[in-house]
Amino acid sequence: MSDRPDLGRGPTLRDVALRSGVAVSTASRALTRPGRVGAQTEARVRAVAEELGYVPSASARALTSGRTRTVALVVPDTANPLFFGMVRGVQSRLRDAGFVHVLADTEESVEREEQVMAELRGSVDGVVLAAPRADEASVTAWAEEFPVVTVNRDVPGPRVLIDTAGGVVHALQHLASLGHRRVAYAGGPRRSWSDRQRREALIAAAGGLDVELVVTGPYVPRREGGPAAADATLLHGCSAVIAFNDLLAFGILDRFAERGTTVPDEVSVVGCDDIFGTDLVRPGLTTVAVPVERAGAAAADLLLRRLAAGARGGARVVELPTHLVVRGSTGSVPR
Amino acid sequence: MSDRPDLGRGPTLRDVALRSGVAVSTASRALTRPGRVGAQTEARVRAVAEELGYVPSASARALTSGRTRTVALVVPDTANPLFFGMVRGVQSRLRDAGFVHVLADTEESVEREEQVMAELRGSVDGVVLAAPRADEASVTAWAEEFPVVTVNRDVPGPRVLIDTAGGVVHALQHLASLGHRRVAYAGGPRRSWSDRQRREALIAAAGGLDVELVVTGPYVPRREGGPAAADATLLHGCSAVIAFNDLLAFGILDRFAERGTTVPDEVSVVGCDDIFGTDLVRPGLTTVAVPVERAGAAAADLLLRRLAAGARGGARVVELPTHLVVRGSTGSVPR
DNA sequence: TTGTACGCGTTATCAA
DNA sequence: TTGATAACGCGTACAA
Repeated sequence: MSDRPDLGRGPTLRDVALRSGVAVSTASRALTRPGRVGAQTEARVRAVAEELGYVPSASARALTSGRTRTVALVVPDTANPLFFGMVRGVQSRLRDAGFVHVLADTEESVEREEQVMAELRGSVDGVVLAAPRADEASVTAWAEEFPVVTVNRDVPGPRVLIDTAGGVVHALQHLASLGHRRVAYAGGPRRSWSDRQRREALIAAAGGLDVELVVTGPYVPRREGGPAAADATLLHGCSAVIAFNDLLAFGILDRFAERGTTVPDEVSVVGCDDIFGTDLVRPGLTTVAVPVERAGAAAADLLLRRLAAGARGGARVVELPTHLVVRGSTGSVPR
Repeated sequence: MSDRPDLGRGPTLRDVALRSGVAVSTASRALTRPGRVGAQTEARVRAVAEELGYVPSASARALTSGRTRTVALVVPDTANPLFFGMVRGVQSRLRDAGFVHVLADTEESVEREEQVMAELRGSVDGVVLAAPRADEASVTAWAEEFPVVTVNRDVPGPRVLIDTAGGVVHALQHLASLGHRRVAYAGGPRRSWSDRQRREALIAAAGGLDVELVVTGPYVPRREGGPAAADATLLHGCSAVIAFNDLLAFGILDRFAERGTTVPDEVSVVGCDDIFGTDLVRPGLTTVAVPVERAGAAAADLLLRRLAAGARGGARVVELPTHLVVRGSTGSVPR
């Protein structure tokens, strides 16, 4: 039935103008600037647009305005439930502001990250860059070239930082108060800023708490990394382990169950992030709750502000606190 | 330091051409059609482009080519882990084909869905529409206007269908073989095609298996919906319940644990989807495994093929099988 | 092989 | 209030 070759995506403003008997400029105004045009002209144009099923071309708009009203969210691993909360946070804010968002996965690879950032520069107004793995120099360079807000990476420019360092210290205090004197930290990716923060904070805090901290790893921050971390914990004679993240902690719990090592009676386990599933396991996982959705929303806000203000948005920093969620996986030291 | 007002996004092709001492068209060819230009000219242009950090404008490209190289994935609820896998499946295929993808959440609302689809028409080449909630008429209309591939909705046009109906029947057979004679189906959203498929398949199969099927619900397909479903199961004297999805099943397990009703000794529970977490709960959740990532990939393939072939892509249908994963939440009928 | 000129759909500027 | 016209950045006929 349709005589157009399908890919010519619908009627254009010109069609609407023609059919309304007005000029394209008038049609444009009627649709985008209510009030700047004769009342009945506007009504007619709107009616025709509706009738024709007119949808403005985002590309053409972007071309004239210089802005695409699109921002990208770049994460290291879309399979990690941690980032889904972030996606939601970013999305909700963006949607309210009339923006679209694209999602990019860098697969924990620095090369992919650089490639993705380069491509994005030509197609979006800005980027929320979560837990970047690239050099500080690269990240800084990107941020100078176009609007970038980082999450969980302390580089110059607007950024959202989550104080998981403080959170894991609370976890360590919690363990110390339960009598643990030898605690393992099962580390995550070496390129992860978060990992370094957590590790260093734990090392610094251990002395004052009269706790010996044993750093193990790095482990892949997924469930598959857990078994090795569990075994290393026992090998080093630790009575508790703090895992880089919850996925790793799940794997640790798997391995302990498999070995017949009971949690928390024989060993305590603490995770980090409080992702989906922490209250599904038995015992429930004690973990450092990270407000990812808020972080995503905050990052989106920062980016939107930056876009509205041009380069003069300043380099605002939002710091979000964490809190320890105590469930069943931690208990008194075995004796 | 930078003297440009920040939002003029980088150098244009014109800048590259000027600095290379060639015409824009030549620069264009040098960068997009390797070989169609003098070898050293090409080298020079490429070098200059590199030096300037030139990135082509996606908007301008889209305007001339008519294609944005962007497709959208529209899902009812981004918080549902079920869709995580689908996102990954879609994304991996799209990335390989050089496409970008945007994610849209319709929040289980028909209105949002219609709004989103209308907006998308002007900004993407096509859409993967997962589990649409709108009328068949609306979905059909969209599919006629621009390339749409649906997942889990049996409407005309290219589509991916997952045979969860077959899966839940297997689950029912499994329960029947364990001696269950009265089984509840805790239903999902009334507008969900999947729900209807599952419900009707179960009703049809129950007779032949000598099982009485009690349909309860609808419940919100999230963990919060579970408690009511659990109570209804017991109220109706059923010894087993098949939940519309795993999230609902998790909530059902919560409630049974709270009531002190042991699973599977007193009551068996079956979920659907096999999302993240089904092997985290204890006992592990017996569930119908849905190949979401494959579904996403298949949908992306269908869409890419459609885009490559114009309207003549035909309405290919991909049907994906499911399988029953038996874990600890199902057992013999109590006596 | 390379350059010129036009068009894609929209918004902004300037006249009328 | 409305209309004509010039951009925006790129691809691509067509001409040289």
